[in-house]
Amino acid sequence: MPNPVPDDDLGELIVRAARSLRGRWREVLEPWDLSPHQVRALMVVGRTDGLRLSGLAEALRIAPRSATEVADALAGRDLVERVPDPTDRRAVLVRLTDGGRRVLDEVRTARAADSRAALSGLPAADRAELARLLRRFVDG
Amino acid sequence: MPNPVPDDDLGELIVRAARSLRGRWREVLEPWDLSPHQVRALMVVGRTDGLRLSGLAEALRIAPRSATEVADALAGRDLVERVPDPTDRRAVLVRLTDGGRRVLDEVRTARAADSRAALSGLPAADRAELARLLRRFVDG
DNA sequence: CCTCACCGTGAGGTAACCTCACCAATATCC
DNA sequence: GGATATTGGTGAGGTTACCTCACGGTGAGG
Repeated sequence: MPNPVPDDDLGELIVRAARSLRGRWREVLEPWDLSPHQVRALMVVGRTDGLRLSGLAEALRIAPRSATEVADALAGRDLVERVPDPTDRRAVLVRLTDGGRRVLDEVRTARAADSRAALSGLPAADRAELARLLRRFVDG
Repeated sequence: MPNPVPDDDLGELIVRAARSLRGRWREVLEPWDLSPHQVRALMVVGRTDGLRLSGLAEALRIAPRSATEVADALAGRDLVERVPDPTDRRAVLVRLTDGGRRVLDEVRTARAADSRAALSGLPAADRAELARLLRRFVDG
């Protein structure tokens, strides 16, 4: 707790805020026994239902070989399934199972609730302003 | 790049912004061949010159055993040195070497410059507001 | 059809964590 | 003033999430 915040580095502040959130999320996810990164992978898969392994790798910014392992882990728990790509017999599509979709919904809800709790110290107007500024940064 | 930002989750935005910065920093640090985490360790050691291994572990939120390895890696590159704690012969203090302090200064400067560049798309007033809001969040 | 690029995966490696067991040094209690 | 418990660091060995390299099957252009 004696962790003085540097005065001048806005980037440091952003990273610090994210670290605090990530720590909380790790706990929030415990009931599902999922890592933050697995949830991120589930969200990617859920976003564009039916995604190539190579597309997953690109979205997660990992090597194609590593996407195989991520898919293995998720498939081993019946959260996603591999289906052949009808347009290219080399490729494999990864797609949420029904269970995977259900888990993703639960987790997303729980995480959003926790975000709200973590940020509840800020007045609503400040939260909106924060969102506006951050959105401009990440989009721009 | 087709990575639609979810509309409602401010936490997600914060994490996304931090991810973008972290990615940049990893590149910025390449000339020194340091990982973001090593830099963080250097900053902790530099903040309270002369820190026990156990204190380092606590500050980095890792197991005590792992702090030994972090210190090993940094000491192996002559960025920090171990000195006996004069007040407790069990304990070991980790302290920046002269070279370590120089490297830390360089890295801090380079990283701050990169933060500024990354955030230069935002008007100065918005940056100030962002800093104010984030500081309130991380401090509160 | 022949070459060349691309898809996923087996094999094997690394970095950064972890737990458990241990020894030396200190603190505590009778 | 010991016996006992606790604390500080580290060796040994394991896990996780990445990586590169090599390979066989498939598709696409000359």
